[in-house]
Amino acid sequence: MAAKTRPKSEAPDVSDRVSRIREGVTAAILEHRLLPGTKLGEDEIGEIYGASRTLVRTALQQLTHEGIVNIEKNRGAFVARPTPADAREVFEARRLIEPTIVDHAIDAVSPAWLDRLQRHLAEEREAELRGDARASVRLSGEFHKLVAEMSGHSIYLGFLKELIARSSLIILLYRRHDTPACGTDHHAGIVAAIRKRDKQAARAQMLSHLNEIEAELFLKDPAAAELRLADVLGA
Amino acid sequence: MAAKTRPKSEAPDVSDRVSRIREGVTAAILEHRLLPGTKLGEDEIGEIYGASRTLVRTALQQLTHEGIVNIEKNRGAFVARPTPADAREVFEARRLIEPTIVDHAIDAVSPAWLDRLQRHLAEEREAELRGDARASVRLSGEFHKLVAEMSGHSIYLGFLKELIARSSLIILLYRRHDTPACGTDHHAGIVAAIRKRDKQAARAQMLSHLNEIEAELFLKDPAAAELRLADVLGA
DNA sequence: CGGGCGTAGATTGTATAATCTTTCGCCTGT
DNA sequence: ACAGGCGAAAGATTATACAATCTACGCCCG
Repeated sequence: MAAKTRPKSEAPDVSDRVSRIREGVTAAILEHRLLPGTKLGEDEIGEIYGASRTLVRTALQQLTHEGIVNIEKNRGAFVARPTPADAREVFEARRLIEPTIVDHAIDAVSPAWLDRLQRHLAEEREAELRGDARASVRLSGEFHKLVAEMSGHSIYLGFLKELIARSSLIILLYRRHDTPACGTDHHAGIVAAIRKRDKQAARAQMLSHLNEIEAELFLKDPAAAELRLADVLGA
Repeated sequence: MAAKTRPKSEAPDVSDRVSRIREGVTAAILEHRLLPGTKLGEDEIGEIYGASRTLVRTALQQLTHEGIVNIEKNRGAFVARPTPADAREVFEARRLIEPTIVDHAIDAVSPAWLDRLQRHLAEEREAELRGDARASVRLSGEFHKLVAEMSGHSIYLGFLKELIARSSLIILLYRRHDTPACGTDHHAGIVAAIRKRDKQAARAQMLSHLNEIEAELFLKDPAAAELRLADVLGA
């Protein structure tokens, strides 16, 4: 009865219709094509992907768990609008988790992984060079996910995926436009530390990288007026 | 039209049918009435709760995200069976996150919270006294969630909820039976440190508490033989 | 008599239909 | 003219029906 034991290797999404929807919407949100607060109608999305509302609903519920979509009862799904407080929480969590992740990544370092990291850096640089901001944001997040995969800790990886998704949204919302070129260099430095298996340096660079990203944000409520109003009325 | 603006305080579940199912199944799993590997048929559950498969399916998908249910495509949902490797990951994550959570909890300390903690300790002692192992496991987990709520960090709280659910399952699976009475005392010590606003002590006690819980586990694959076999055949 | 193939039953995955909630326009009464 | 309420339409929630897939039992063949 051995037959074909489904290989344990997860094929979690490929050719899975729910995942196609999820990834499409995620990409649209993280690449700033869908602004925070945008309504995500079920049949609207369903029509785009040629799927019924059942599948769309499943996808949206998953995105809710990732923190980039809010579902309001009887009102529908909307692109999440993280508050500055949310942003601070997200970055604090990243400062806690990611140095540890780099540590583990260094324990798992191998030529194959180093090559993969190197290729990723090249991709990032290329996107930066051609001024593709959307790809830059996406690749920047994927770098951190790559390191988490490398660490081999599935729990941390899961947490980080959520934090990265939220971060991308936050950066798009709150980034100041007066900042200079950003931090592909940071990523290169981190990879260099990983290559040297220097945990101290890797942790430190990861931490300062995160601090710098957060420092580039303007975390005062942008629509402070209306948000306050909502809070006040709610309380 | 103010009417009843739903207070932002999450009432995520009450009187929500999906949540009733989710919590019922969760309780059954965490109280060891449903053993790991048990099949969770959709019709079966739906009949119990008088709900259609649509709602059951939603609940099961949420439980998948919490890590206590696995859904295998075209085969159905099963109570998760965490491996020893999973267990080590979960406890490592808890050792990383929970000391930080206690820190923040101390920043948020107030008479109301201290009272709440104290009442919880009383509940735990009472369950312990009457030998109600199921309630003990549940309340023990809820203590940690309570501290996380106190910290006010919704991200950490979300992560911890997942870690606690998995932990409960892990403890039920791997706990050695030759251990003496367990750690309500630890919880009391942590509360005492919180009351004194002594972050150093609180972090240290939380850490040793977690270490002690993990030390009470027997993390060698119990069905090592069959699992190895499966891995080998899969690879 | 043992093993493999095929069909039947059961269970999940997906789509569609029915029900209910909310919202927004319009109408009426003051 | 404006406030308030009624009603219809849009959309979300839930249920049900249909299709696809897996499991298991039994029959046939070696």
